[in-house]
Amino acid sequence: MSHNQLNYLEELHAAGYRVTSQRQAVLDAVCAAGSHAPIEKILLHVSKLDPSLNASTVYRSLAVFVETGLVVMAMDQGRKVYEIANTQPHHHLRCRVCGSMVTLNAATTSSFFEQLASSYAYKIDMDHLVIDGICKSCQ
Amino acid sequence: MSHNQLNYLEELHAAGYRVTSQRQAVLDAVCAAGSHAPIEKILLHVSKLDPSLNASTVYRSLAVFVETGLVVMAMDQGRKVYEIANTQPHHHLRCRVCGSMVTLNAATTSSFFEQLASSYAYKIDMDHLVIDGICKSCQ
DNA sequence: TGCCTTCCTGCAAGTTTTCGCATTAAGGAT
DNA sequence: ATCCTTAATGCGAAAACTTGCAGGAAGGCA
Repeated sequence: MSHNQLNYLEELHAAGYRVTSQRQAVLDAVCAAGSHAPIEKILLHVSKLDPSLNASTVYRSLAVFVETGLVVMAMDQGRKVYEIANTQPHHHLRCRVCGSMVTLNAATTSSFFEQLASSYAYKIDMDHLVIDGICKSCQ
Repeated sequence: MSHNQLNYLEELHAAGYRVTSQRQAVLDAVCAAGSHAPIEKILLHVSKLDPSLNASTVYRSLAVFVETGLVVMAMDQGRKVYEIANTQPHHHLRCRVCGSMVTLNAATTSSFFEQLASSYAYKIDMDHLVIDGICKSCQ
């Protein structure tokens, strides 16, 4: 979950966005909030780092980070969750009943994506898929 | 998009929910709104059917329908979209650039899901997946 | 360093979605 | 058909999220 902050901020800058103290704080908060963090968790961490930082700025910063690919947004049970973009995309199985999550083997998903890419002439660009199901113990 | 209303309402009842005129109107509106309908489209159709129907009732009805499986909710670009549950689940490829959507061949996805099911002892229960990518003409 | 342009932020207002509570009505039982 | 229990609705308020705008700061350039 930690991030090389300089590198990330350079990417921001390279994408034509300004590097501000607020954006740095939001990015730190996303890191601190861990994986699959819903907005309220991020807001909580932000307010620790800088209580004067306005919530609308947090929403706008997240939109910028998702736009530039620094942060990945996924949907978990109808809720948006955020996390720092890893070098490797990763995907999950989530149990509808108990909510537990399993991280999928990369080979399985990438062969599926490759198949889609060749069948449909699509360049698949999916960082973080959550597939619903029912786990063994809940079945 | 049409639905056998009686059948659907029986299912509601069987699940322990009451069948009300408001819920019938919301279900009709979901049908009328077509596939991948965002909430505002559903609200629009609802208000045509019954202008006095409160928006909070629409939200609550949709939650009940999703809960009972009468309606499928999916995420499209961070927005919730709804549609009447078909007998067959179906999945899409969506182009990040132009927004066009392709419906995936069922065989491709089901073999992927079967593989996941056997590898992880999960019962996959996914009605409506949207996979992002970039289509041929936008690449 | 200091200026200048333009983007970003905070604030306040607006919109969307959720929630609590009193009233109404569904549907089972008599 | 009527009563009774309790879930569902509508309303108002609150929470969550977005947007417009004026002031402030980032960062390019001299």
